[in-house]
Amino acid sequence: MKRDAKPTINDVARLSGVSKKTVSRVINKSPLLNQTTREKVEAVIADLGYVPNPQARALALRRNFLIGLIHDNPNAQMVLGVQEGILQTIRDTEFALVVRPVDRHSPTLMEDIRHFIEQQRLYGVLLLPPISENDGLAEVCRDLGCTLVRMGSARLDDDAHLVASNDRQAVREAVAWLAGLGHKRIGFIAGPAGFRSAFEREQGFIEGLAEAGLAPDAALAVRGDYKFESGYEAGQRLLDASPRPTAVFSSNDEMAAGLLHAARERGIDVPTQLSIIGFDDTAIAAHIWPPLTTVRWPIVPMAAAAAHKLIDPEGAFTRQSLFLSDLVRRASVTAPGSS
Amino acid sequence: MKRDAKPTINDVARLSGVSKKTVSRVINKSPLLNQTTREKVEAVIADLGYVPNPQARALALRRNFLIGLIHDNPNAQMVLGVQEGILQTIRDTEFALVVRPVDRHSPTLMEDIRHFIEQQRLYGVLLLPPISENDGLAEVCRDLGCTLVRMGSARLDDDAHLVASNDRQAVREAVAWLAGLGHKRIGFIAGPAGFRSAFEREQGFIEGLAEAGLAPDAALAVRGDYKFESGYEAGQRLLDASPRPTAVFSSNDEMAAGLLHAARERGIDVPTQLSIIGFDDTAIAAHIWPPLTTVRWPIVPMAAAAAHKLIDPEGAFTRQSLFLSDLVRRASVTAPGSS
DNA sequence: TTGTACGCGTTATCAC
DNA sequence: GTGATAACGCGTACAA
Repeated sequence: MKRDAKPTINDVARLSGVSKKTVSRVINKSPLLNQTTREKVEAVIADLGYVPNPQARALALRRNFLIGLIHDNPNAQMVLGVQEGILQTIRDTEFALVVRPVDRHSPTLMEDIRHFIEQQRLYGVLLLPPISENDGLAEVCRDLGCTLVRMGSARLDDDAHLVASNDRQAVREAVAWLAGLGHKRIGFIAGPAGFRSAFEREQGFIEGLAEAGLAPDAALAVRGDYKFESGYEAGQRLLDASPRPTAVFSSNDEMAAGLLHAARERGIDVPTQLSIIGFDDTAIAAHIWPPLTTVRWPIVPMAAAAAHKLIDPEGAFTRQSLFLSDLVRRASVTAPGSS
Repeated sequence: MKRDAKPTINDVARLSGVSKKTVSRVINKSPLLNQTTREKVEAVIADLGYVPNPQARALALRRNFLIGLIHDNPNAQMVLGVQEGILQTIRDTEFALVVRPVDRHSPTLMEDIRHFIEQQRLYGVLLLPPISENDGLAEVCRDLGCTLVRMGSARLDDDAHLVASNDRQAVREAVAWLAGLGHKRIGFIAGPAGFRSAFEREQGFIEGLAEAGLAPDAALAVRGDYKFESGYEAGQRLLDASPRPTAVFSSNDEMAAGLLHAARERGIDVPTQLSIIGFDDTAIAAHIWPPLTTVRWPIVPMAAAAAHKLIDPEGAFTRQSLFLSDLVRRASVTAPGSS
């Protein structure tokens, strides 16, 4: 009972006494088919355990059923969430997911990606931030006749080629919440210049302050690079300010963890003396002490939507493009002076 | 200059005035070829930017150049590290990496995976723990004529089909180190029963104690499930023990973080009153306070080696199978009573 | 509604 | 060394 030789469409055709075109019609669910013929063929297919060969299909159709995930260096959880979302969509389809981590700073980045897409004849690619912000890259993909969907934190592209989180609004709401709790001196740790997400979060912060009627204070805004260390260093500066901020919004969780560390070293209690909000809801957020209030964007549904746009370009415009993030409220925030 | 129609082997053959079989020989580096012919063809290939179509190749060769990564739900960083390692190996080859997250508890797991392998005609698959421990699954893969390499924390298979970390030895050494620092009462948080990694780490702990001449104490060993919460609960039990352990080895970082949390709640200082060692060196480890001493296994090189075994079954036996882990020493450990 | 003949881009066979 | 020609498994004109 070895399946050394997998059954082909010809086997199915022969055993069911029809032509292979008919079998092909059954497989592709052609509407104009005699019901009894269809059932007969389907029975043989089930009996043989026949599975169409995607390579042959790809060859004949001149397009492949692989969708590529190209990403640089966002956090691991995000990449995995994206993979899960894509898989939810392509499960039970003939598509498969092929991944390609790249180095944003590689001088051969463009060539690498072009080669990857050409070589694998990808059906479509999903670009993750931050490289999704690279318009030149997007052009390369399109040039290659490869559908493209970008994930990002702002409207990087038209709705058919984009799935975005509304970072700006999320931060605005977070700041509004802090202000509503009574915080008047709210610090900010920005992400690295050049990242769209960093920019959006910064704008959201500024807008949030304005809406709350609070004046921005240059002494309470420090730029980091999304890494723990930079959050720690930002903490040194922010916590030296006088008067000290009673709350700080950090543009991501890692920097928030660094800030928390700096606060602890100075004996500043979180949250009673300092409230902290992060962004991303990475694994760290829930596992530090106190657990970090943070903004969580719905990665899995976003990726699932992106994959839909990828495999069904027709319906791409009608699918949801903009996703709102939730504020996950944990113990790192309280009203000021609530010791 | 649109590349709507990608150049095929026929174009190359025509333009260089040879047959396509000759071009094929050039591509496949056949040794019996006139040097001048080869150069001529290579020039045309470069000029045209010709890239062989992997689908056609796959069809003709009756095997695909996709290697599958099947994993359940280990931590995100591990999966990503594995992906990076595989990519290091297959970069500049014609292979691509296709990923498949699965649910270990799904009743259709076997069928799903069988279908995945058959449908994509995978060249080989890499199984990650914990599903790599499932021998039935391995059999399915082999049945399908698909090369298989398993990653794990013990010798699950023969060297040609295995890449493993030596968890047992790593834990033994960690315990030896604690004992060397003067710890006599060392607690243990085990991983969930049924996981090979949990078993190996537990054995390592027991052996380590024995080597240090310490007697195992049932009151100081608690079983968790690799999650934060269970570490916290284990902490409640361990820290109620009297006398209290002066050090605890946790079978992974998340549980160690939970333990740390429990210690903090009771006002037990880490590391002066309690030393903690974790396992895995996840992102959490470096970002909690105090930074966690932990065991790091070389995921990326392991995955790279695994990929080599996959794409070159001939050389599989000669490649390294067993990898040793490092103890990453951070602030969560000190000698007992060193307040 | 179903079948025939051919093409998709590559490799393998076996001649020359 | 090199080149016709036939696979590989499936889809599509076009015909029946």
